[in-house]
Formats: sequence, structure tokens, C-alpha cells
Amino acid sequence: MADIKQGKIKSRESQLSTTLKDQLRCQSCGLTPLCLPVGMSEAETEKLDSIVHRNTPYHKGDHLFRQGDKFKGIYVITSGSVKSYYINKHGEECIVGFYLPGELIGLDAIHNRVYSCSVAVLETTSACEVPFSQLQSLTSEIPSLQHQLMCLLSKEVHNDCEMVAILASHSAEERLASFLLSLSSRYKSRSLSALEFNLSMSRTEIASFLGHAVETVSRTFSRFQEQGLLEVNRKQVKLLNIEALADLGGNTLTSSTTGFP
Amino acid sequence: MADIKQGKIKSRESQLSTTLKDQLRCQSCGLTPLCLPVGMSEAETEKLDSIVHRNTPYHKGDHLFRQGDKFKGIYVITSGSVKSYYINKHGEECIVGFYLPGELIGLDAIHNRVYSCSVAVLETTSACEVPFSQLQSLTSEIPSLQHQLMCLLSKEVHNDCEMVAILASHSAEERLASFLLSLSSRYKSRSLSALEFNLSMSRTEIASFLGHAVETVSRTFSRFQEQGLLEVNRKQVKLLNIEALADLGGNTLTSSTTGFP
DNA sequence: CACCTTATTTGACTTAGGTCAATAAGTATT
DNA sequence: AATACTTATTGACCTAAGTCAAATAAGGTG
Repeated sequence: MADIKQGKIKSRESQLSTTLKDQLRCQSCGLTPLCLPVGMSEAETEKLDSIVHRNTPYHKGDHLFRQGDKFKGIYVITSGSVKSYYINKHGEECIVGFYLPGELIGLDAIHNRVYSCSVAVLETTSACEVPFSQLQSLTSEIPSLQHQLMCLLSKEVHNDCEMVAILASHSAEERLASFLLSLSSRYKSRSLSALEFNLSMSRTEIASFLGHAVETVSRTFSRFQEQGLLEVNRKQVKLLNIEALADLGGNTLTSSTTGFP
Repeated sequence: MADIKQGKIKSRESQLSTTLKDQLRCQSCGLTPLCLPVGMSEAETEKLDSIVHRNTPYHKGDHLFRQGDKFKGIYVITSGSVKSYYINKHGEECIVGFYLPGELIGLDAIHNRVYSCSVAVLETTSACEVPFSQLQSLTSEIPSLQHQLMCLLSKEVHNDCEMVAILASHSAEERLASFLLSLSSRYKSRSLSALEFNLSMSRTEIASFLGHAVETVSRTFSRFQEQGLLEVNRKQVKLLNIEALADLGGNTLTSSTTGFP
């Protein structure tokens, strides 16, 4: 809870061995094609790398930051996953998003310099912390960094619009199908299996995100399984009929763009 | 429908008289504090102004662009309002957002250079068109433009997160209350009345946006009126009890941040 | 002005999904 | 390993919201 405050970050970082650090540099990171260094030269990537903090892995329940904290920088998940949530006035946790490796966190805090959500780790997770003031200085030196940051912001806007589309679709089946397909395609673009993956979030967290009761999520999973659309065993999911799921959950921007009138 | 295609933009523009054009320049625009020129010098603002296209007003049903169109630039509403929507696979119109004066449209298309939604005008509306390639060139000359563009992108991400929070809140009352409060605060920050305004969108459009049936939206309006929370007559809305509405719809990021635990 | 079309409201009925409660299957703790 | 604790599933029941249908109101058009 308090373990990411103040100087602790530096102490975490110093625990990492030099060899491990080398493996984690931007230059050798497998997520580079999704991340900030897109289009940057070796030398530029090195400059970016030099401002990035890499802490020791976070553990389930740890927080990257909390709702209301002063904005320091953006985070990129390198492994694991996190949830972004806020506490509503009834004291309930409302989940606004999940982030997977290669995804940027904290972009919404740039404009007012305050994190509007808390971000907690769902499983053992590594993340890069990119101090924003330094990032901003670098952008004036490195045009492609500037460009890529803007593209990533734009992509985030796009993803959020898609999420709005999913949430406005009424049925529980549509929402869950869209959610699973979203995870699937995100895993795929990270060269992970698009058909078989582990849900790092609980049913309760999925329910909160999709705006349903836990029981509804659970029942919908069961129904999908009965219908042969997927196999589910607790956190382990295997999608058996992507097309049928897409038919259900196809109420999204991207899929509708392909079937554009 | 086809009236914004190709050279038509220029012919529209040329119809504007020189005096009218002067009134519409960025330098004298009342929306400047919300828009791109924030933090820019007089000379820089003039440069920005010179790349902006201002067309003759659009009329209800006109499109700024359509889903699938190649990305040309971003638009800023200067008066009136528009809806952003896509057509789902059942051929239904799904509304993803409404935009008011001072709000930027098309930010989600920067990253892949394709508009993912159609944007149609809800009432007589004026908009500035900012060609993106020229805007991008200007950003390298004008650091504060760069910065402001990023802030606006960040703000858009933030707004979208808020929308996700609203849509994940279950009840029709919560959603409609949040929607009305969102409009209210947006009007307020544009120095318009926060308590009394005109809905430029139809009940059907509100329903589509909030993911409800039209009848539900209509009934919820009626219930709010019975409870004395507002007065509504067709498009005309007068909020009578903002606090009570906020209690209902307070499931949002910003309001929860104030009542932060 | 009369007619037509479209938007909104309201009522009656139905259903998807919420709530409550019990059970089962994992996980963590001692 | 036994215990307690948490998470997920399933059933029974109920309510909010969807659907269908009709009435009303507003706007548009010849």
C-alpha cells in the first residue's frame, strides 16, 4: 500500500542486478513495437531508456499510484496486468479498465496533473515508470517520440470509445463476449495466444468493469460454455468459437467498421 | 451527405464575407481558452489561424465526415453540436458521443488515419477544420501548441474514462442524471447556463448513447420531473435540484474524487 | 389550413438481470 | 492436514427496464 511512496522506488530499482537491467532495456524489450520507441533510432531509444525507472516486480494488490495522487509520470506494463479503478460514493470499487503488457497507464492525468484513478496490480507485474517532465523534454529533441506519444494517446481515445460502445450494448452476453474478444485481440497483438489465456482478474472485477452483478458474469460464462462457445475453468479460458462470440459481441467500432454500410 | 466532399469545402469557405471571417479568427474567438491556442503568443495564434478552414455553417443531418473516411484533420465545434456514431451489424445507429462548442473531434483517428465513427450535426453548427499534417508541422515550431494538443488528447482520454464509469453504473436514473450533469458542467465551462439548456439531441439519441430504450429515457425524465429534480419540456431542460441529481448520478470519476476516502 | 410524418409520452405486459441464499471449490493460515 | 476464508457457481425469486401498442404532440409540406 505505502510501498511505492517516496524514495522506495529507488531502493527497489537498486535491487535489480546489472545483467537483469540489461535485459530490460528498451533496446532489447519485446514490447518496443507497441511502446514509445516506435520509429526511434538506436541512439534515441537509448536516451529514452535512460530516463525510465524499472522497479522490482509489484505483487498482487500493490498500487502503482492512487486516485488523487500528484501526476509524476506514465507507466508501461511490461509483464503481468493491472486494474484501474475508483471508489464511488457508496464506497464501492468501480473498475474503469484493465491494462496488459505494452499498454500505457496514466495518460488521462497529463492534462490536470492528478491521477484520477487508482491503479492496482492483479498479479505479479513489472512496469516501466516514465517521469513525465523528462519525457516531455525528450519529445522536443526526438520528433518521432513526440509523434508516437501522440499516436498512443490517440489509440487510447480510440480504445475508450470502443469501450463506451461495448458498455452501451445492452445484454450481458454482448458485453462479456466483447470483453473476451478485446482481451483476445490484445493478447494476439502481443504474440500471445488469442484463443487460450488466463484471466488475471476476478469475476467480481469483470462484473464491476462490465457493469453487471457477479452472478450474471458467472452465469454468462456458464451459458457460453453450454453453448460450446468456450471452455472456462476458473481463470483459465479457451475460446472455441470466435465467430459466434464476435456475432454476439460485435457491437464494437472496429468490427462494425469492417461491415461498414 | 455528400456536401462536404472534395472541393466543396473551399467553395463553402469562400462564401464567407471578409468581415465575418475576421470575427471568426482564433485571435478573437471566445473559445480560445478551451481550444488549441492556449499558451500561444499572438503571432503563434495567427499562424495557427492561417491553417484553419472555416466552412459555412452545417445544417442538421450534415456530416463532418463518415466512418471509414481517410483522416484529414481534427474539427473543433464553434457553435451548435454534433453526434458521433457508428452503425452496428444490425444496421442500428450507436451513439458514442456528443460534442459541444470548444470540443475537439477526430482525435481517435490520429493513430490509424481513419475516422472510426461518423459525425453528424444535430442543429445548425459551425466548426473549424484543422488539417492534421499542417497542424503537425506547426507543433514542431510552437512548443505550447504541442503541449496543448497533448493536454487536449489527455483530457479526451479522461472524459472517455468518465463516460465508461457512467455507463457501468447500472440504473437508468444514474445514467441520465450523470448525462445531464455532464452537459451542465460543459455548458458552464463555456460560460453558458449550467441550469437551463436545450437538448440538441433527440430522446432516441440520448437512449442510444446511454444504452437504454427510448421509453426508459422518457420515463426517467418524467420521474425526475415528478420528483421535482428538473423541469423538462421536450428539448428544454431546467435543472432544479443539482445536488439531488449529483447524488443519483455521482458514480463518476470527478465527483468521487471530491468525496475521496 | 388540413394532412402527413416523426418524436415523445404513457400504459400493459414480459424478461433479463439483480438480489438473496446456499453450496462448492479453491487458497491461505496455523 | 485441518481450519478458516475467499471466490465462484447455481437456484429461487423479484424488480428495473425492455418490448409492444396506443395516444398525443409537434413539425413539415402541399
